[in-house]
Amino acid sequence: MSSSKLLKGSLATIVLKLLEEQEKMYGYEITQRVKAITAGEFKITEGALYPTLHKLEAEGLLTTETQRVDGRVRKYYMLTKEGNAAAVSKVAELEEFILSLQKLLNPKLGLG
Amino acid sequence: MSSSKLLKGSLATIVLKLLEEQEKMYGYEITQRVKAITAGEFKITEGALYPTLHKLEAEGLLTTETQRVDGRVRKYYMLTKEGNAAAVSKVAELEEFILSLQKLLNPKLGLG
DNA sequence: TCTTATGCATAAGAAAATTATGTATACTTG
DNA sequence: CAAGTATACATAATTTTCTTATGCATAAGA
Repeated sequence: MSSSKLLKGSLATIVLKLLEEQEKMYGYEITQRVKAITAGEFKITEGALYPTLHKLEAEGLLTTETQRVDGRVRKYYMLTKEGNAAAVSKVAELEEFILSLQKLLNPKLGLG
Repeated sequence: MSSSKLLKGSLATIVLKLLEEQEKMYGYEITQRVKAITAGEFKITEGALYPTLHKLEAEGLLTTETQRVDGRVRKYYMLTKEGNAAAVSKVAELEEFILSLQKLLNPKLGLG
């Protein structure tokens, strides 16, 4: 997430969410999808993405499947059962976070 | 911001925003205000807040004024002119970021 | 042929937290 | 009156999560 330099900590959640939408994705595809959805606002760097994918895999939230396409290797990632549960809870957590953030940024919403 | 462990990078913006709403605030007051506004969701730790305040001051975005109240010292922080400009731009940046994040989390909003 | 795109990966460093600790005063409660 | 909680600031060690840089490799386009 290079362009905005903001909000470290949301990348894993974004990855899980994308894999909830689409069963199988590979790293490069994720970077392009995010760029497309956010109209170029988020540019996920490889140095951030790959370690995140590896970590999620190590935690048992993702499994992988390697394919050779056009002479190039693609490593597809899929949610495990626990990964699916994690996706749901992490997305909910992030949405709650956004709501709290908006209360701070828009005080007219009032307390509580 | 201990409770949610999410989204590092928003603290400075939150501080600037609060000081835009209220001219003068001291550290402890900021922690309590944030807790109140977010209904306890965000708990700003001192280890995060004080270094952030010192950094913003070093950058010329805040000035300070120390007062003794009830035998205790309070260090009030205020926006400088540049701090005011920074508050505006940083809040706008964070709001844009949230919009992009929402596009990712709610794909029904569509691309672009 | 050289650049850009595709595709994965890791290492060094920076940024921004968490956690732990320290100091000090005031208030409350048993 | 002793102990715990609240108020108030500060810093150090560590961890997390990025950025930046680098490396390897294949394919497509200029």
